[in-house]
Amino acid sequence: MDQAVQSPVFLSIAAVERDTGLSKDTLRVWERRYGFPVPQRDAFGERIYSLDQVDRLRLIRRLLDAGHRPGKIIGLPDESLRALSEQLPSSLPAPSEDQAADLEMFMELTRAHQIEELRRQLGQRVLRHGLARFVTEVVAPLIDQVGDAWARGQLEIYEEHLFTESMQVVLRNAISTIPHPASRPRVLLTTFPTESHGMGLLMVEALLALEGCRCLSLGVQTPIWDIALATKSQEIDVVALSFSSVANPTMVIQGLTELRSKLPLHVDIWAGGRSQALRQRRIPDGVKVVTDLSELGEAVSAWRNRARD
Amino acid sequence: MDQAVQSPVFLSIAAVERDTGLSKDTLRVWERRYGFPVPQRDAFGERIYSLDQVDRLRLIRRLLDAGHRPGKIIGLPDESLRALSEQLPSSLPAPSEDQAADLEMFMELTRAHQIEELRRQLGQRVLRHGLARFVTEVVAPLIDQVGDAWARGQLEIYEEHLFTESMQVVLRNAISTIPHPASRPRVLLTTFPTESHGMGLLMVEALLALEGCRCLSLGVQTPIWDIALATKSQEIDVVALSFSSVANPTMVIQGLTELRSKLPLHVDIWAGGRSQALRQRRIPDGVKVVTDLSELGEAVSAWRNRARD
DNA sequence: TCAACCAATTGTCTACGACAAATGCGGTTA
DNA sequence: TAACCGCATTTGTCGTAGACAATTGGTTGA
Repeated sequence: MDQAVQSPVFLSIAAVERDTGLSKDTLRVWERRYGFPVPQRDAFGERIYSLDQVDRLRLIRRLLDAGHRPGKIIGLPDESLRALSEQLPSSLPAPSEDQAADLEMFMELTRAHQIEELRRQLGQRVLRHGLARFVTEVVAPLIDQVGDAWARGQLEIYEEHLFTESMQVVLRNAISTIPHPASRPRVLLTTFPTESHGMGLLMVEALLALEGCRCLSLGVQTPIWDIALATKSQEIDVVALSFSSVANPTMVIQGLTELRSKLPLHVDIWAGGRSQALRQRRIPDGVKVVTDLSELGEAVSAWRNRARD
Repeated sequence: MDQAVQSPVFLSIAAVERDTGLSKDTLRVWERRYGFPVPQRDAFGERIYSLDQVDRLRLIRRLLDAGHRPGKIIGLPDESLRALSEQLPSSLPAPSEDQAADLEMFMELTRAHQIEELRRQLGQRVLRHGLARFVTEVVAPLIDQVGDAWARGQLEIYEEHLFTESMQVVLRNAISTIPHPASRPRVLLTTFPTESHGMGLLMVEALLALEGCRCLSLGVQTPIWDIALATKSQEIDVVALSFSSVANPTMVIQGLTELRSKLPLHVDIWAGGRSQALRQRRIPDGVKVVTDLSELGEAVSAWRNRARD
């Protein structure tokens, strides 16, 4: 990248916040406590961070999301960090052998930027296996793998974007072919205001629509108060929320508590996604955590059984 | 909303930042300077904001986005604020009479939450008028109107979400029916990391695809560095960026400058959207501002003429 | 009429102390 | 051995207030 030299090699604290997702407060307090990152200062005495520091911060961020703790890892030398990221828990249920080869092919297409071909192949898989199996056996594992690859520095952010965009197109197309069921439960799909990842919603929408649920998606980033309003006006039975691994755990729990208190008790709240908060923390009463997409079917059945009484 | 009383009627400063988009720093400095908002304090001495204050902040935020200045309006009584929001510049080119009636119908469907019917009618318009006219004469004005209605408090946020989601579905469906052109320019579509609104990208993608351009969308929120990487690896001719009215003007200009310095000169940058920054500020050299969707066609022709030399 | 200047406005940055909430460790009990 | 409780440590966010760059709006001068 020859043109990099002529442009600012240093980023302001605001730019680092936007690129790493670490708040300015956090960046300053880390500097004070752990001695990293210690940025240079510009002519006005303001912090300027090098690209190396930002890269390191991104890596640290990923390790934190995976469950590591700041005090333990921030001081570590670069190699140790990289080593840790190699052996990330991954937590992914190991795919079967033939499936793995399949997934690898999609990853290859992404890395090679064969977007056309990627979409064609994905579309083909939908037709071959059906949408439900496509979602659980292709989309979900692929998303995890792409996230992993990015964390290990094997994939650029824009490559992840290309992949995500393609997947969205394929999924949305598939969803729009499902005949519109009128059946209950009526499910409202959305994310909290700080969560901007929407793939989870699409996967859930696909599976629920196939189960015959009437789905209504608000897209991402709906204020909690508005989730409550929408629930009332649309006579919603279940509010389904998605949380990515970057979600701030405190916000997740706070938000769920707040939402629960604003909704009538007969409205279910289902929370899913890769956020650590859903696994480790105390979930407020009246919130169902859907750990895996495969549980969605049971959840719907359970709801319908209860509704019949 | 009977269940509101039993839940926290006060919001923390973090929650207010989340719900209004005003940074904690800004909230504190406004309190110091203008005497609003002065929140109560909880048992720990931390700020807690009332729902009324948050509503007022949201309204102020909208007026700021429309070009008003904090010092002038923050002190104003509620009625004056509301009056101002009624006569928002609107800046929308007045639609023709028959068109206006048409738009009003869509707004009505949105307000009445007739989502099904809304999508059906929108889909019909696409077929009747063709995609290009649909985008310029229906989508664009509707988006503006919905934004306006929200600013005036005539539409809830979740209603805007419902509308946006429906529109996206219709647009994406329409786009996917366009045969994939192989022709140049190759256009990369995306937004900066702080911009999460993607409707603009869809409108542009539709129009450019119809013009026979090869479009590649990265979705929203791509780091600037990655836009540059993608441009190189995908042999992009034009980078098209969209900026909503909520975009921070300083960030817009900074980002455009940074991106321009990272891209080879033969790559065009086209910037569009409702952001004030694109109208009022000094745009860096080598960045083309596309004020209106109708200019896109000319822009493409101009590019092709230049490319032929 | 337009450019250049100056003054006022405004958001963001600085510093570091404080502390609640979350985590993990050690010890005790079933 | 496993499950529990309570205490110490860790960690992110909030508090204070001063400073100043960047932008805006109005005024002066050519």
